[in-house]
Amino acid sequence: MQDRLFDFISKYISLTEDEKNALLSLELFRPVTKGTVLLKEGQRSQESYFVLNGCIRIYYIKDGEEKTTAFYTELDTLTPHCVINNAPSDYYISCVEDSILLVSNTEMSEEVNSKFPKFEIMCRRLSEELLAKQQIDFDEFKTSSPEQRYLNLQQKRPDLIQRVPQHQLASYLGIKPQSLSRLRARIMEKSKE
Amino acid sequence: MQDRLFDFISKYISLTEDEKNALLSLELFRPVTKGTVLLKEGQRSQESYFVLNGCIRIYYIKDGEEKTTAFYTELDTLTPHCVINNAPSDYYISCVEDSILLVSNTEMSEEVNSKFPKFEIMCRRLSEELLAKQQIDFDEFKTSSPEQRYLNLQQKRPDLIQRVPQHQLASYLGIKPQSLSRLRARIMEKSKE
DNA sequence: CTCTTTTCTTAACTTAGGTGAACGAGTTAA
DNA sequence: TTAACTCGTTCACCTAAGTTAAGAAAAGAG
Repeated sequence: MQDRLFDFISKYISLTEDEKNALLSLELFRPVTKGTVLLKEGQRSQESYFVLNGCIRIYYIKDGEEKTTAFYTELDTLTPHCVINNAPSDYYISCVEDSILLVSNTEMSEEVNSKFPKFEIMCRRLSEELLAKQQIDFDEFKTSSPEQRYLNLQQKRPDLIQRVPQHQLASYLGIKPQSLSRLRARIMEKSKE
Repeated sequence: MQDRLFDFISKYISLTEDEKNALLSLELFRPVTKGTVLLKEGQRSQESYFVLNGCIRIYYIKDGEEKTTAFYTELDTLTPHCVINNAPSDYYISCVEDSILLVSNTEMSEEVNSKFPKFEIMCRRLSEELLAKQQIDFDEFKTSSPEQRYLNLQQKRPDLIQRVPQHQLASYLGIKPQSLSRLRARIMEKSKE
């Protein structure tokens, strides 16, 4: 499980054994069970998450309804908005499956960053990369119909469709669960021809 | 105009006069006229932009149609996806108005970052902040109807509605120009009552 | 295992965005 | 000045998503 972490880091910077050990002594591996709520609306958290295994999601409660807007799976990084802004959270984070997370808090990160400037570089590159990737995702969302978004998801993250409840997937695609059902039926119908 | 830049930077780090001068000697202020295309689909650019004045936009050409997905105005930063990934661009960037941009290339940035570690920190913080902010925007988009998105835009960036052509605004809101016209008429009708 | 709750699907009806076409206003070019 | 083009709007019609409701299937609790 640690190898998974170091493999990931090696895409951005190279680490010495000392640096690896320093990391291991600092960071915290946390196993969490399905349904665990990691962050609630209104809370001021300092925690960032790196998913080693499993799946977590962001959701809002708007007009009394859950609106899931993001899923994070293996090797995904999530630093909540409230951590960056040091403000109460607008959303919830919870576990879709039993998962193993790497949890770091702001204090810890700042300490590591100042001790090892390399990490600062990694964090910058990672953030820049995630920003650019998210921009592309957002653009695709804006320029596609719900049906195109679903077909796109089938291509890019086919696992999500299997492992995640349909009603959460629906709001992730920007539609209602009933519309997702209908849309799927429509696609099945077409492919039969 | 330089003050505008240093005021912005001061939100993230503090600079000495020497550092300011080093920046000024390196960076390039570039005035651009309305309609100038800064990046084309397929190109591999190394340039990032900081908008000192004016407005630039990202658009795709999909099925022969322009699809505008983002606007960048005063104090906004744009590092194109192709710069991060060192791959051909999927989209175009052009100037909506006569603008003054600060242009930096990757080589230049890396040099400054390695000479002044402070910049590395600034870039990380800025990227993290932009990532979190964009996440919120994306979430709002997903959980809103076109009409709600328009009303939301009226609140948050009222200037955009004035300074940008309606058909560009429409695709920015994820709809067709005709629908935006109708939607605006509908809102006017409601507010009359 | 049964009871309850959640999840998913289907159906009928409503609503709003997509489509194709037409028109007037404003701009540019010849 | 006229012709061509762009832009924004309106209209009629089509299509797909929203809404409300009901029922079946699956998951969870006791």
